[in-house]
Amino acid sequence: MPSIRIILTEDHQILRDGVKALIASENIEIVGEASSGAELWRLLEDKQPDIILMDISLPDISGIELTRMLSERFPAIKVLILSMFTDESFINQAIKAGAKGYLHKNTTREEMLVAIETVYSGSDFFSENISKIILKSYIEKAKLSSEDVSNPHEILSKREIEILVMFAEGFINKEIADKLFISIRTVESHKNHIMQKLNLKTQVELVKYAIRHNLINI
Amino acid sequence: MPSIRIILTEDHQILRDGVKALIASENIEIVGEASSGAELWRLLEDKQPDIILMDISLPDISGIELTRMLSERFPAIKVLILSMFTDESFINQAIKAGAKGYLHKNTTREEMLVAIETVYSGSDFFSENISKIILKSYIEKAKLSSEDVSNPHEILSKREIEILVMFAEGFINKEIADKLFISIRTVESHKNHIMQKLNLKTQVELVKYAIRHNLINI
DNA sequence: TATAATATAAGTGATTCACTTAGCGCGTAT
DNA sequence: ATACGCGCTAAGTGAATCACTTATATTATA
Repeated sequence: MPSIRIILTEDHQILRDGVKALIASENIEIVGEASSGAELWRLLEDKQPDIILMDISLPDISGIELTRMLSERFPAIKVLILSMFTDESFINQAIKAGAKGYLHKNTTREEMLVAIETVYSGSDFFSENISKIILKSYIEKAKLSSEDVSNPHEILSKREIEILVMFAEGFINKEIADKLFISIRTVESHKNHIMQKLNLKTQVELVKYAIRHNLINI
Repeated sequence: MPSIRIILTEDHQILRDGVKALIASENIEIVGEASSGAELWRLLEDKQPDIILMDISLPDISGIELTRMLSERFPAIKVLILSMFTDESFINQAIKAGAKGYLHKNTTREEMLVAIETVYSGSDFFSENISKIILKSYIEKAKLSSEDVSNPHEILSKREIEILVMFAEGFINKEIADKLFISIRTVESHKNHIMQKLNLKTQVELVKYAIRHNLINI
């Protein structure tokens, strides 16, 4: 069976050597090393690996931005982030950029091997501590979004909901008025009533309210 | 040390008996059983437990709605959902309603005991399979929101992002102008440029764009 | 039956929208 | 070195909308 071909992208020599020593085996082949985004790009002109082990802090470009570019140019290459950052926003950005996994730098050899094999097989891998961070963020976000316990359907009339939805979908007053065969004034009145009921001050808050309460799909 | 006092809320007698047999011990005391929301509410008039083990499917009211009501009326009582549903939306709703934990009905005695002690101690508990569901949903949502591959930070200037963020947070033009020490006209110009660049037609779309791209927390 | 909520509509002054033009600075390309 | 593009700033203008108020008829609800 062919070995898994990996390029390390990490600007510290000592770390590259460490990782190399840890994971090189008959199953895993380190086919290249890059200490910057530019260097990685040059390497990829010749050969594409199965997996890129990617640091986030690089001298010339963020590893996340690099991941985004890779996802476009070389979608077959799997990016496994190996970072000292554990902020949820980094993890989130990495996923968005197309990373297939995220490891903290205090990971173990065993976990790294599992991660490599997991992403090689096509699945996502997020280590246990990273998963916990994601979970925590998910729960916090859910709790936050429930701080406003109000149910729009209890507070607002059908007509008001109808108009709020159309407004939040992007229709302007005139369009709403035409579609509902009522006057622009009436549309304005409804919106004012809604804002009074919900104690909202701006149209922007109105849109966000509609989104928070799943009245529209964003 | 005092035992943990629990009320079971579950409409199937056989399940209640099973759970009771499984978890009753010197540390855990089942102080009541309810087969419906109404019954639970009557029980709570007399005594409040530390934890309510709550099914979602109840004859008169959803366990989630019941959880929401409990969070308001008896915020000290911890609700631990015990459900056969594993849909992410149920889990999400449960968290929003104030549940401190979520267990699938195929959980083990050991896991249930850990869950009970965890929520009793004040932390949240989500079993491994539930956590996996949350994780999967988180990753999918992150990936989805990146389908619109346009990256605002690539398209918009720093100043434009700054103004877009403030606008989407709910500040009106005047406030943005004052905070940034620029003219209202300039704020308007920036917003117009942004809308041109992003091919957006209304302010509502602008707000939604900011939300979709995580420029603001909704 | 009285009271509240709903749906409709309009007046008004302030504000914003949407579009256009324009000066200045900075970096890059020819 | 000059030209060009881009970012930040600013203003003019007519239309649209905001935010606030008042008003009427109808429908629920207590």
